[in-house]
Amino acid sequence: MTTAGSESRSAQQEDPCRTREVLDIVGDKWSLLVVRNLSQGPRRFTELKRAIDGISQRMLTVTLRSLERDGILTRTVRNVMPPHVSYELTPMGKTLRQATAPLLEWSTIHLAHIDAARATYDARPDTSPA
Amino acid sequence: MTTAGSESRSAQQEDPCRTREVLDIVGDKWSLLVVRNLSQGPRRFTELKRAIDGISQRMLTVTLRSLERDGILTRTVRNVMPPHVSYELTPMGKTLRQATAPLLEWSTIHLAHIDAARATYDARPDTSPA
DNA sequence: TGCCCCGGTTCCCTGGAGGTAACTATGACC
DNA sequence: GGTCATAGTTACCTCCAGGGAACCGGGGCA
Repeated sequence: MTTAGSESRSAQQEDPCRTREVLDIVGDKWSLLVVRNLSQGPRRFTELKRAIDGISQRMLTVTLRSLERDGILTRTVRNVMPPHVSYELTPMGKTLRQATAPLLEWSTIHLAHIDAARATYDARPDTSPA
Repeated sequence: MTTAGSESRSAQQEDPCRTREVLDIVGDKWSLLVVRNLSQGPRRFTELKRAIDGISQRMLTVTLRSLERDGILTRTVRNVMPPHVSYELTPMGKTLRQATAPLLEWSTIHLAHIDAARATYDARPDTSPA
């Protein structure tokens, strides 16, 4: 189960850096988008490039290489012309996808609230306590 | 429910940027550490600074302000001397904590595997296809 | 009288994440 | 023989997240 009960109050002492390491893996600008796009099956380079709005060729390559190196996805080259390279989540990549789902769902639910909170915060003049 | 079944294959079309926005909120270097440290109750500035290894005064302030602005935590100043400022997760902050739990748990489980994958990747000479 | 503590603020600086654009190989197509 | 598509690579540049260190204000306290 992925219910959030398995970590006791000693968790913060035990692995203070794990939080950081997972961000090193998927905390960059494009990784989660790529993982998300691969969650429905293999995709080719150009498919991903078209699906992920705004990503440059270079950053897609960099991101894919990084995820491949981490064992999140596999890169399969078919030696035909024009080149056919397809990317697919590994089993671990799929579990990552599952693990990020609650966070994405959270964002869907709370982003509007966050916008409101920001507006409230920016509107108040309490910045300088007399 | 926080089960990961509510997103269909149309999810990537619907909210392609949500993924990015949630990272804008907690994807930085220290936010998740702060949230994690506040999950067991209110903490004072110096307590957090001591608990989060390596964070500078400036970055703790910046991170706390950002999370406060986003409605993730509250900042409570008691006007005594020496100053007493305590930070506490809002209800939304607690739901965020819950939403990140699976990802942190995932990292705990898979980080060793990732290290292995990296070693394998770095060891292979397939980088230059002749 | 001067130093310490708490919770910051301000200034300066650096590294690296990420963007842009040009270049590549190869076969197919016309 | 020129152009297109695929899947990149390379060089160059910019910007800002984050780090370091100094400074602040006021009560306690020795």
